[in-house]
Amino acid sequence: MTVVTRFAPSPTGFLHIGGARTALFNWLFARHHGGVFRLRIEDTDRQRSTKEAIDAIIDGLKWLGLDWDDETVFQFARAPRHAQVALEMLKQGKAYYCYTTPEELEQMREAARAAGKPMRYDGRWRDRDPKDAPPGVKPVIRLKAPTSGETVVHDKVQGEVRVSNEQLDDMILLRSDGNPTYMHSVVVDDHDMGITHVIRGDDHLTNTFRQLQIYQAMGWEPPSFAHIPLIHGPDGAKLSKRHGALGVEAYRDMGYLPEALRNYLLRLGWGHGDDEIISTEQAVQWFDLDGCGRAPSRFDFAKLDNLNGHYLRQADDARLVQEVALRLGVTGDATTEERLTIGMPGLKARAKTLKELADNARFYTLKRPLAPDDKARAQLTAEASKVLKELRGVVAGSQSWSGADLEAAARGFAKAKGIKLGQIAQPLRAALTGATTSPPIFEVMQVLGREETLGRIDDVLAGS
RNA sequence: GUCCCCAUCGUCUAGAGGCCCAGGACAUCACCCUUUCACGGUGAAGACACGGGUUCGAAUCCCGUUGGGGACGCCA
Repeated sequence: MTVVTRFAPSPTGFLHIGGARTALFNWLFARHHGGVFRLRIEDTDRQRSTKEAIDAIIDGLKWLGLDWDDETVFQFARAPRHAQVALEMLKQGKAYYCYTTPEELEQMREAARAAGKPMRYDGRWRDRDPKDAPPGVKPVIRLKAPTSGETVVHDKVQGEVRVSNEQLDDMILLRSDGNPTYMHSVVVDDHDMGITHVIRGDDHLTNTFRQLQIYQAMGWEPPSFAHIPLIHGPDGAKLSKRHGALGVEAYRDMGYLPEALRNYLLRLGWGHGDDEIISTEQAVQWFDLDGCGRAPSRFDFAKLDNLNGHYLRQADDARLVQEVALRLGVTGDATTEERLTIGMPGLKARAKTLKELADNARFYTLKRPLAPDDKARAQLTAEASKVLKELRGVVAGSQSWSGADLEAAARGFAKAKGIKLGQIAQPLRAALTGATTSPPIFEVMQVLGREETLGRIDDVLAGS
């Protein structure tokens, strides 16, 4: 049997981090089994669904590198099919019209809460003749759920979970306006789309009982279920769009690499022994539901940063140059891009994110004269200027402008003067980068080139 | 309130009765490397929530307590 999984977000917000992980797990599971991964947009909430959200979700998935198979299914377009199934259940006596008003339901809930009972619909129209229907009330269609026994979910992650049917009430399948409810649409769509494995957030575990009852009523074979624990914020509270969680595009903007986010998300709630750095190819090979944990995990930026730093150092320089140029607004500037290209190895070892990388690379793109920051300015004492001036003389006529030769020259100069290399390097760094930290300074000189280097030194000498 | 789920270092996790006075990673601290900052290397500190069982033996099984989370909509 071919494995078919799906990701079914509702387009009422961006693709948040929890959704991204759910998508990743579904994608990984499908790819691991050589199966099919499908996308279904659950846009039945016409009020809150937006085109922007749909685009954001699709862009987010693409950016993460999660490709899906077949046509994207839009749930709202299938409303007639959902209604058809509800009517079918009605005909078979598995469902019934209910004329209870929202006000009555509210009273029911109040009473239940006061009595310490579970809040549920009392089934007052279950066996009543629709002829008794009050005039002017449009009915909903409710499932005639079993009143005794229990419903059991054989969950691939959570194990066997059971609940007494007395806890469940007759849920609404079709609203009074004829539109299907989420519970109903999901079941019909998963069935029609041939979904074999439903991998989703833990928050749907208790919904599964009710969905199972629909499968039973229709005599359909239910898919396998796997409920993965939710991702929480650093404070332990649920991390979801309703709590202002960030969309994946925010992570992109913060400068995280998709492969780093994928690796991080994979390790949140899933493990493979002591392995931490896991390539996507490796993940496809290893992924299984057994590796999923059952406890919720907290989102930790420090670890994401570390992983991102790893993938940054691993990343192709040309790709990084483009990313940095884009962030610095110097795309297409040949001289600058060349500097970035030569300087990238030294730059990328020092950054955790693309944002940081761009910030650190900025001094390569700046036009003279530089505006040193406060710490750099403090380095540029009168004493330092004297050293710089002498060093300029030593270096200006140098045959080679390679980092190694420049360093050798500087070391020789320091030795002759009886000073430490740092006493030369730091003022030089301040002059050339306008900062107190940077890639190795002789490498910086090489990247900048003779003319620019001497120019930046002269700027400082002229200013003091 | 009712029901459901969960519980190992600060965080992510390994651990599926003896291999564990609990391993790895991130973060933290120290040292090394070093022209700065990083990277890298070495090391330190740091956890089985609590209480009962079961067993020759429990982080691992059972029960309870506590704590956390989730679901209870004509939202998804």
